[in-house]
Amino acid sequence: MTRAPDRFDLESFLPYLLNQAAEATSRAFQAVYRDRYGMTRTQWRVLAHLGQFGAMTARDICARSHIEKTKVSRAVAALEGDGMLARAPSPEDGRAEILSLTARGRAAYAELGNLAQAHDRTLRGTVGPEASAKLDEMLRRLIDAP
Amino acid sequence: MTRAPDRFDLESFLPYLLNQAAEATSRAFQAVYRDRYGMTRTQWRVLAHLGQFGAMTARDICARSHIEKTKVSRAVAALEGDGMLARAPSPEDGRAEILSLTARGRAAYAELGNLAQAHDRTLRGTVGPEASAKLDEMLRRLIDAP
DNA sequence: TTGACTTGGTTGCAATCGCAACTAATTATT
DNA sequence: AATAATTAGTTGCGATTGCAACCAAGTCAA
Repeated sequence: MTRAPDRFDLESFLPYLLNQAAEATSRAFQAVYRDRYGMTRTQWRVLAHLGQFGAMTARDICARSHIEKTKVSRAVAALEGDGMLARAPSPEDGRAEILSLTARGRAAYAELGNLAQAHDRTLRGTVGPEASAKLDEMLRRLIDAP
Repeated sequence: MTRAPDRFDLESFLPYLLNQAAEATSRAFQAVYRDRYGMTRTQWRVLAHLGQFGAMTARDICARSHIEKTKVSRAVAALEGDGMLARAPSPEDGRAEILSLTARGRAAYAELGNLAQAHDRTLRGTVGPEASAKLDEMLRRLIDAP
């Protein structure tokens, strides 16, 4: 049985493993949104947030996704430039803007969402269906840790 | 009980979860090598590889770590500039260079390795000790997947 | 051998990132 | 009300990245 080594072991270092897994699983899908819509990863995520949860402010996206606000800001600008999303002034807060997808943005989300779901299924297939639920839970715990 | 949703769910999208977990777990440790040695993440990884596995060529590091060769090349240059590692011509291949840590590099590795190990232990503590072994296995499977 | 092809490693360049500084609007303090 | 402290979002800039092009050494094939 494998046990924790006495010396530091890079290849069992959790941040390292997670980075590699994240990189490996993201890269395949990256080609999809890059080739079809010229999007960056952050743009795809912002689109997905708005597509899934509906209109919200940039601040909300930051809070939900833990993406840096400058990244969100630039992704929003790019998506707006591509006609994927529109900004509306918030009636309650003069600083904030309500972001929502345009028809074009919704169409992109519909297509990419389906492809993403398919990708997710094959990934979960490689770890096994029961284990995959456990995996989610562990990842969430790490994300929400101190 | 939670089941797979019909519609695409960003927050259960594995690449997304993995990215967040990787980001969250890496960020805390990043402060360590950045503040103490002014290293980037890639530099730290290259150092760790050499520290753990001994002298090898840049090519070997790429193969082992799946880091892009240009990233490795630049990290090696930076580490060399900081006196952390030295290059020696390979006797077998005139193109390749054997990379090895200097005393200073080994000292840095010793310190950072210990701190990394401690960080890893607290991370694994948050997911539970038995689960953490399963986690490793799943991550490795995702990394090595097609 | 000579020339085509591969491979280890570096470099140029455009794009992206992270952080700090900034503007403008809101809230808190007195 | 006036001013200080926060907050939403943007921007400037240096550092990092990714990709393609490149150089030099090694391998292959005729």
